[in-house]
Amino acid sequence: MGVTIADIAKEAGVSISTVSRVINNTKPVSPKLRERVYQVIEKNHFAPNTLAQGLITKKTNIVGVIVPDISNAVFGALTKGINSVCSRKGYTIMVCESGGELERELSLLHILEERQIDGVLFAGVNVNQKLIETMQKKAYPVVLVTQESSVQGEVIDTVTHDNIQAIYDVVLFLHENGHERIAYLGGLEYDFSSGQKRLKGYRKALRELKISVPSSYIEQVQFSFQGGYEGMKRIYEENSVLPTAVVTGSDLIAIGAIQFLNGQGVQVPEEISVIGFDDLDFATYFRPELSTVRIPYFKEGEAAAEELLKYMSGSKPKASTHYIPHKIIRRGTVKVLK
Amino acid sequence: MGVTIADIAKEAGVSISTVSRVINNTKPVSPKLRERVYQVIEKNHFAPNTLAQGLITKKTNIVGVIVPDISNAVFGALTKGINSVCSRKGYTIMVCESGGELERELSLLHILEERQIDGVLFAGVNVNQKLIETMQKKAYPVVLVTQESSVQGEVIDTVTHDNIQAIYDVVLFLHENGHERIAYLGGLEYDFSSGQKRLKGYRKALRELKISVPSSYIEQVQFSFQGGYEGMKRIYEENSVLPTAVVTGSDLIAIGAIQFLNGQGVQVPEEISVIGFDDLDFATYFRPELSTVRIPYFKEGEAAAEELLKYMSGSKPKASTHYIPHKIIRRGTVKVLK
DNA sequence: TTGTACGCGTTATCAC
DNA sequence: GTGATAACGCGTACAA
Repeated sequence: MGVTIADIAKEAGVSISTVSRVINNTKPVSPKLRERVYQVIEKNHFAPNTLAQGLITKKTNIVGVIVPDISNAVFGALTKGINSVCSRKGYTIMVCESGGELERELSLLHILEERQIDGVLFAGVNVNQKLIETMQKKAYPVVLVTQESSVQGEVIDTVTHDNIQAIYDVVLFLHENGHERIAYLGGLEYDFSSGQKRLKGYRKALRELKISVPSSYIEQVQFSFQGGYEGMKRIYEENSVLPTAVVTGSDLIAIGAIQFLNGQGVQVPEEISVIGFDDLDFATYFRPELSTVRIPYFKEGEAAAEELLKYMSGSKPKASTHYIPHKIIRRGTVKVLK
Repeated sequence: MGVTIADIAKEAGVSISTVSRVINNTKPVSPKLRERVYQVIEKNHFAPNTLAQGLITKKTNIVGVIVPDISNAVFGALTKGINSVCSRKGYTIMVCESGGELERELSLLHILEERQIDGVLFAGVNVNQKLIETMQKKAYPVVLVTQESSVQGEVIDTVTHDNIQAIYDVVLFLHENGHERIAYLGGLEYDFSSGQKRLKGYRKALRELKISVPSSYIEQVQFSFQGGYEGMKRIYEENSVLPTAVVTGSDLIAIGAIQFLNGQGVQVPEEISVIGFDDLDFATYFRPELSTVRIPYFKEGEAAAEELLKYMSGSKPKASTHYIPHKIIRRGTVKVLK
């Protein structure tokens, strides 16, 4: 094992440069030599050592991907989209899991640097000043995906969706459908894009609609079924006047909330409407089917990868934020009030 | 950018060997020098080039992971488990998606070889002779995970669950609960472990129980909600005497089947019992909750990674198959007949 | 069109 | 305990 370019060269009776040339067809090689070299390569199952190549070319064709949770459906779709364009363009992805912890994120950024990867797609839960500075010191370009930086200004290239606008749109949508008492059941403050920003969109919409709600209409929970269940429980128990609609921060939260309500004998959407966020596959597996706002994570992954690749191929674009359009999907869990 | 070990050496006023030694602490270095070198490393944010390291040590600390579908929940959990032990032991994973296509699988095996990865965890959909031969020619060890080889004999190290036994157990479980007319709604034949073997377990159980069913009780479909829906539709339409229970090949198939039945006004489990496979998170999000057989994919990923790491550290174990225990989970979709 | 020789950044072997 | 120096496998000026 470990047949090298030199072995091939010797066996084919040519120089190593010639072998190199047929491998990368970087310079013309006569047909006969080319053919002879190919023969020997095939015969020996020769595979060029990309480490050695990378050492010289300063290019590994590896893209790092950092996500909080590998098994989360959102990041699954995102990673699939990323890999879709990366693999098509000859890149392999290196997937890392941060658990959403700052320390781990910093550490991974460092590990990927050591590995000489060509670029990083980073889904950071809270991209603060420290993280930004760290990334800017790195030799590789980074584009944020699905999450935005919590630092003021467009400090880093980003491909995501507009969390504020999305929830804003949802509230307006509910309002247009006759709802006034609208509660919010979203993610934790710690998650900048998916927690803070969505809540911001909710508040903004209510403000513009001149609707005011008790603080007990707002719950921030884990992005999970359990979180939705418990958050809904609290809203239910702490309010004598229940909301007619609940905006949630994810489909999982929505399902959990509905489950709690059903357990209390509260009908969805007859008595309370619930709307999700993400539009994961399973949103249509329930009855009634879940109304939600669709975030095209696969597309987002593709777009982010393309952005990064463009970035890597020299044309360093100024840091800007690209929003992939979302869409409200009306299904069965939102009732029209007159 | 691109500060090297030589830069550090010069600035610290030592030789590059000394720098190398403090980095890997492979040989004693006097405290003062060690400290001085650390200072310079910190100051310059030096990160050793792993390509150069790998070129010499013949070790990249990278583990390749090949799965059919990145965004599939099963492979998400599996990958998470794999990454869990890999990252703990200093390995980074390179995730590749094969789409379940043989050609792509072969190609990925080759790409990973070029990248000098230290080992591969392979979830192949149908690991045939050709694949086996290819893997045996590679310089790195491979362990099959979640899927078994379709070649006779234990030709390659494997960590998975016992698909035959699991479905066998399910049929017996249903039988113990009073069911006799048991249908099968599983995956396609093409998928060796999850398609063929599960069907085999079903047939084996029926044989031993001396139960015979019409061929219209057996449907092989895509591993999806849609597949389950349509397969159930066919079973429903093609049989005047319906089964009292349906064994399925996945939770998704089960949910699809239940959805179809509910649409026809058939109650689950009152009229027909349905049991899933996998025990994905969402199995408990439905009402009634889905009865199923739990396959601990996260654990399986961990076990496979540990097996591979052991393999890589020299002790080449003879090719054997390790089964992670499954467990039948009784919830709400299986009725007890007397 | 082809071959020679150097260098990529690191580890390992060998002297000191 | 420390420092030269030869690999590792490849790409690429440069020479032929």
